[in-house]
Amino acid sequence: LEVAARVTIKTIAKDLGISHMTVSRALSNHPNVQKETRELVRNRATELGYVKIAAATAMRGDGTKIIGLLLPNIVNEFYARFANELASMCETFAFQLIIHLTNDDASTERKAIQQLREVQAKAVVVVPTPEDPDEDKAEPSHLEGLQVVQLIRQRTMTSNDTAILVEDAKAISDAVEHLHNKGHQKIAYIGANSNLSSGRIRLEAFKKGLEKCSMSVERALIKTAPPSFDMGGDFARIILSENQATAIVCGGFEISNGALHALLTSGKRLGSEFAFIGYVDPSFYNWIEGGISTIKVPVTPLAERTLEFLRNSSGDGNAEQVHKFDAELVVRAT
Amino acid sequence: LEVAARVTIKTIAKDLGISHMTVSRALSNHPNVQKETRELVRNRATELGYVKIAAATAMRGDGTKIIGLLLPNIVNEFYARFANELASMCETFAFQLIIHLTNDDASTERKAIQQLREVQAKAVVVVPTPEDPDEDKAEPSHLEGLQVVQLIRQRTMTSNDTAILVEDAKAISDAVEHLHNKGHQKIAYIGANSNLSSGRIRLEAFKKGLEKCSMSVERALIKTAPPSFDMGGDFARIILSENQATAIVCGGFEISNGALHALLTSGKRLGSEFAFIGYVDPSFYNWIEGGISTIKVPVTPLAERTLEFLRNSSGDGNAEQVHKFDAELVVRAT
DNA sequence: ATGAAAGCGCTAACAC
DNA sequence: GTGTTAGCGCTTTCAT
Repeated sequence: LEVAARVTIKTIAKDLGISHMTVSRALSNHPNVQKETRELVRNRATELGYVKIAAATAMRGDGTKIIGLLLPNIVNEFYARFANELASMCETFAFQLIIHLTNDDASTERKAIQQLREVQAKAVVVVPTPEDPDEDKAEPSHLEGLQVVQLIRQRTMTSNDTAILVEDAKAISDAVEHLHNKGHQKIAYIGANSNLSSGRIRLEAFKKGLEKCSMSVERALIKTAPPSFDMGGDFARIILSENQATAIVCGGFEISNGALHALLTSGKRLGSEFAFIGYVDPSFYNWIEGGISTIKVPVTPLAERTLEFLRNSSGDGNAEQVHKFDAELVVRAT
Repeated sequence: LEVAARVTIKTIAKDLGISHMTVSRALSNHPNVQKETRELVRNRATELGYVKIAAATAMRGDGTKIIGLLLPNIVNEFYARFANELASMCETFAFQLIIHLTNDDASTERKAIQQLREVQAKAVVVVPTPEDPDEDKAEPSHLEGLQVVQLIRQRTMTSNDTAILVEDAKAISDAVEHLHNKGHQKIAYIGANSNLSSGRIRLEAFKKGLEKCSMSVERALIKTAPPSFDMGGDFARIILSENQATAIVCGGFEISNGALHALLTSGKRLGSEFAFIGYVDPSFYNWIEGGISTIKVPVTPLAERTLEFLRNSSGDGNAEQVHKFDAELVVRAT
């Protein structure tokens, strides 16, 4: 059992009795190579199973094709769909997508970014972790010199970082108006607390919706906390038990699923007895209970804009930019 | 606006007036360094924002921490959950997980593997694409010398490749028995065709289930084709319209969702009028229609076994191994 | 059109 | 305990 040594351009060069430079040129389609030589080299290369070591070119400063993607998780259908679209596009451009799950933990995020710098990632797409108010913010995870796109949430990271955000204020406000028009007087809201920029914005939008309908803001109907499936379910059950609200609007993915689960298992009949408006549009929302109304977030445009950034991320002179894409209220049975 | 040159161990060495080797040793915790020197170096390194270029060590033959993961897609909740678990574990061991989506296309798979070899991935976890009977199988995508784990499906790829599979034959057969016991005489099956090893196995299991109940195999009740959401829905509708079967068993993820969707929108009431047994256990199956019965695939053990392989994949002397994990019939309302 | 030399950042193997 | 050298695989630069 003999271990075959790695096949490099020098191996091929020796094998063919020529200089390794000629091999290099032949393989990278440099014009200055005899046509026959080129053929010869290419054939021998595939025969020998030659693989061009990316590390070598990376070390010379030619960069990599590696893109980093930092997400809280990837089971959430929104993140999964975004990752899916982005990864598909990366396939087209021969980018390598390294996915790190931060679990919304700042320290995990830092480590992941560190590793991505070590492999010289071309750019990093990141859903920033929530700001921890207790944290020593003097250490902004040294990431100067990295191309960064912030997704969904925004936080000061680099001097100039691009952000790709969802503009959901109007859709949330629309949701409230819609419920009001259907006769609901007590509308509850479950959302993220103010540690998340998105949490603050969505709550404001909810209040603005109430205002538009000349409804008063009742603190008892507004539930905020760090977002999670369980938190959504807990609050939904509390709202049901308090028996005041006749409708719930959700301001977060996990929250929406948690609340929906609680409602489905509560015995209440969605639509007729109790109104529900979810967040993001998982495919099954359209199948069940005659269709779950929801605030739909545009995944494809987000992914496309992200890719566009990645393709242009060679020149690092991108000025700070913020791109927003509109969410949309989708009214269905509930 | 000046561009800071890259900080390397030599930068630090010059800065401190010492040899770059001492810096290297200090940073990699080599014992032969004065304690004070080590401190000095470490401090200066963080001050300067030093990043250890992974490409350099990789080129020396020290390997990488890169793991490749090839999946058909990542929106399917089974794949998403597997990726999520594996990625989480990778975070713990500082592995870098590169995800490639093959979309079940052989050529995409080949390109992805090629790229992973270029970055010298430590190992590759792959859900093999279906075998294309038309394809020239003389080109088994040269991947000798790569550590490969095959997931879910099995195909001859390397001389010795480990496979981590789901043993679902018993669960499928159980599903048939269960339906039979509940009085169903005409049980339909929708599954992948024989291009997929898993497709063949599952169909056999279905037939074995019928046999156990002394029911005859009726070709009209068995629908197979390349698996997809639409295919599942189409066949489900056909089965309903033919009006023979009183129950459906699904043998595939996408298929299950497609068929379920078709059923939910058909007006049939699941459970009472028509029995349905899905495949894989997406979280929402438990919420709706009083609970969708399903064949549950054990994600966590699969991921854990995979990680175990990855951790041991330094020594390449792993003999060919096949690990199987049992799927389980979960009986709920439908 | 082809070849030789140098160097990217790092560490094992030697000096000292 | 510290420094010097060499070399991983590749391409840019400068000969020829």
